[in-house]
Amino acid sequence: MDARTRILPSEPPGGGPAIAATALWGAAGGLRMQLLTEEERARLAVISSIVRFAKGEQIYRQGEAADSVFNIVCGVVKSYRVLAGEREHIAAFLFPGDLIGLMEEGNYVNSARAVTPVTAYRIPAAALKTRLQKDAEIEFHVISKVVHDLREAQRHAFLLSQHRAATKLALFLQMLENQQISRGENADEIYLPMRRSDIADYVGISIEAVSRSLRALESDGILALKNRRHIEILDRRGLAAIAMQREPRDVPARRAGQD
Amino acid sequence: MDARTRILPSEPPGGGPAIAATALWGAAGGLRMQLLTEEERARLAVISSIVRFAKGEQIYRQGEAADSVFNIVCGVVKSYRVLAGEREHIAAFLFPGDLIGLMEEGNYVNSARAVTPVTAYRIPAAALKTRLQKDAEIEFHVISKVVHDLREAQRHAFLLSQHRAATKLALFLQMLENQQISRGENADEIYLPMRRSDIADYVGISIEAVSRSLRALESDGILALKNRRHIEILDRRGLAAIAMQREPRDVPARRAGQD
DNA sequence: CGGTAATTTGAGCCGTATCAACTTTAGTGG
DNA sequence: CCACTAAAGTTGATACGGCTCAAATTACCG
Repeated sequence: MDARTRILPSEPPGGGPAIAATALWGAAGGLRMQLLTEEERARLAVISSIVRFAKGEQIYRQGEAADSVFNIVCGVVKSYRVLAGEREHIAAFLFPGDLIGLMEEGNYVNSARAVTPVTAYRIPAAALKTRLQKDAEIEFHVISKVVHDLREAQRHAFLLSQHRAATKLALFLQMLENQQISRGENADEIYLPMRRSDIADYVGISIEAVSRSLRALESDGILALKNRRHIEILDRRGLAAIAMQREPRDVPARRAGQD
Repeated sequence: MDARTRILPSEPPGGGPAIAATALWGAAGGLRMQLLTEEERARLAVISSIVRFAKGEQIYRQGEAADSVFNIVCGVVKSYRVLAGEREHIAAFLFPGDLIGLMEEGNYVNSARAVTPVTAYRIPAAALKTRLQKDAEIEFHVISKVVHDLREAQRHAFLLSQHRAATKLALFLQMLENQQISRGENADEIYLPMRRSDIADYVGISIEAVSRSLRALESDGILALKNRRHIEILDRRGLAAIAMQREPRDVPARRAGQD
């Protein structure tokens, strides 16, 4: 491994793990903030090491002994469960500032794989546990992060409870856009680092339905598919309307002159 | 209201808040354990008060200022979001030992309503925050609980990602049974404190589909619907098979002589 | 022992999964 | 730089499950 570790401009090199989430208490206008102080990051840095994963590389598997938690520095990771019959259910896409390594009784609950090349801090679980039990400050920030992830998981469940493919995709795109914004990235277009099949496995529809629905949204003038990995939202009102749509026959009548 | 507070035998009266979850590290065979020591419960007791809610009573509403977190002592609560058009999405059913009051930037994320009569500890959020920031021990247990809830939310999302109504119901019943067992309750029959419409709103199908699928499972000899609120599982293997079923056309062939 | 809410049952339609063929993209080596 | 190949994505046809609407039935509360 090369000794030189290139980190994003927003990530001061050598600063140690960084955890980002929206606050529990103070209002920050929906922005994710850096939860750890420089000092806290330094305290975590002494027990962690930098690791890299190639695109598509497995990070850990469900059921394995969970010896580490990872803090993503750059790149995108998917957390998923393997189903009978080679398809999978994706529980979450994880981005810089996120923690991965959800465990239960000492074992990983999900599998994790790098969707893009990934750089991360690897934090041994035992050392982290010791650290947490002594350090109420960091611990409080970790609670904030886990609560943030809980809200995200509930939003994912809500997305999956929708029935129409276009509605699910609209919600998915809104989630991605909001996350991009809250990470302070450019929001002119939505970046889709994952494959269509990953999107399908996250929103709970077939690959074909993903393709068809995206095309339909494009021909309705709501999106522009610039290329496979980049989408521009042309009509945010229209996208929001589709995201709030319930069953087909519920909507058509009633509210007049809203379109 | 009667001044006498009847509490379940497993809950020592006046012991203070009690939080239950499966462990992150040590293996406990899937059993939920009491996370707080007597001393920790006492420390929380000084900042909390007992409250009661009637069946169907609203506990809080999404968007309201989140001034309290609740710890259920007995009864069942549903956490939900209201959708356009009077139906709702249920994010979770909560039982004794659970915490409710998920917040974001100072406001409740979901609404909460008592499904049965409920007794709970009400813990002011500000006091809890202060307590947590000083008390690394309790804080660690709260992390364990929130992580537990995160896993539950992911399981819910997985359930919702399934397409067949019978599969969703089978997973739902398995979840309820496992939770009953891990709470140490009788597992001969599954107790359904909620209405059919609540089940529908939790598993993401119509009320009619809930009814039909339960009846179908009954006529297949997998369940016995003893009455509206009690179900007995007659064939756990069969239920598990349905819970693992993917799309209809994936399964029919292959494995012979399994029925 | 009504009155009403909750649940069950029936009929028809619509959207999505599946299967299958085709097009485009990206990656590889000459 | 381009040809070649495999992977990824798109498009079309059909079948089936669940949703909606509608009505009957059952349980619950006073």
